[in-house]
Amino acid sequence: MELIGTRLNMPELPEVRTVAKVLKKLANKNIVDIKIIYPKLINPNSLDINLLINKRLIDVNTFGKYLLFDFEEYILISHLRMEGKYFIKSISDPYLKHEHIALNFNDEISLRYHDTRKFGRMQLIKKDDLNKVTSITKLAKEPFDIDKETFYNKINKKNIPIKSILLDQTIINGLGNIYVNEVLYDSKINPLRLGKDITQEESNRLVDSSIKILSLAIKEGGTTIKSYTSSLGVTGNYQNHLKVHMKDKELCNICNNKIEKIKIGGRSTYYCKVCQK
DNA sequence: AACGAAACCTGCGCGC
DNA sequence: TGCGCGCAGGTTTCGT
Repeated sequence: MELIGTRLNMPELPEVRTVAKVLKKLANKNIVDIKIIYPKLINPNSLDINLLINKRLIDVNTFGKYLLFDFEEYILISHLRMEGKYFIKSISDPYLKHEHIALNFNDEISLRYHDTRKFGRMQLIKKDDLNKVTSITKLAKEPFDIDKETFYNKINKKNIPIKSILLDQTIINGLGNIYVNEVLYDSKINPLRLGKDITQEESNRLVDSSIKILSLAIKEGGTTIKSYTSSLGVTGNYQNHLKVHMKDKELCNICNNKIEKIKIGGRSTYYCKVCQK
């Protein structure tokens, strides 16, 4: 059968939305069997994943970088972390080296969870308990829904670089390293600036840029950076819109000075020293 | 409470 | 060619 996969790398909000869009095609199918090859991917607090057998997939939604599989009275929470991917295959298809979990549906459909680095996590909960799961409840709103005053009040107390603050999902939900680099460039703010030194006006700009960049990235189906030889799978196009991420030593589109690469909080940070004040 | 660093994993590209 | 090192888009946990 045709293999539909998500070969988007290191998913941030736009990539997770793109994955969910594909997975929604499985709605109304029932789970008939489950194979867990690498159990450490299941959160220790999770209910037994096998409770999903004979349950029907209602829908697949997202919140920030989380996928939420809606199964009648249960929700399967899935975070892809760095390299998690889903492939829709046939039950008879052989397992690839890094396929660690299979959710088998009727019509011979096998949803394979593939994760090279095994950083991803899944947790099954009762739908009624969603408001008790701190990994979800502690998250801030997504940029589209954020209250600018609340956002400013959070960053304005912090004594760490704005780059690190924007990666904190309890402050703004959905940005990862790629999009934070792009948002700071679009906002013309130096990533090293401390949160407490960011003005309300600059803080507003960060929210506006986040919405602008994520919206376009969603429209483009996310960012695909690594090149895969496989013809299988879904890839995004936002990499064609990147202005600074991975552009070390290339020239800034605006001022023609060299983009620099530095480390902030251990993460690669690309920026234009001239444009970003 | 706030912050930094380490831990969790594998594969790839680079320099020697 | 082979080896060792650094690097990768995330989050949690631990120590100060």
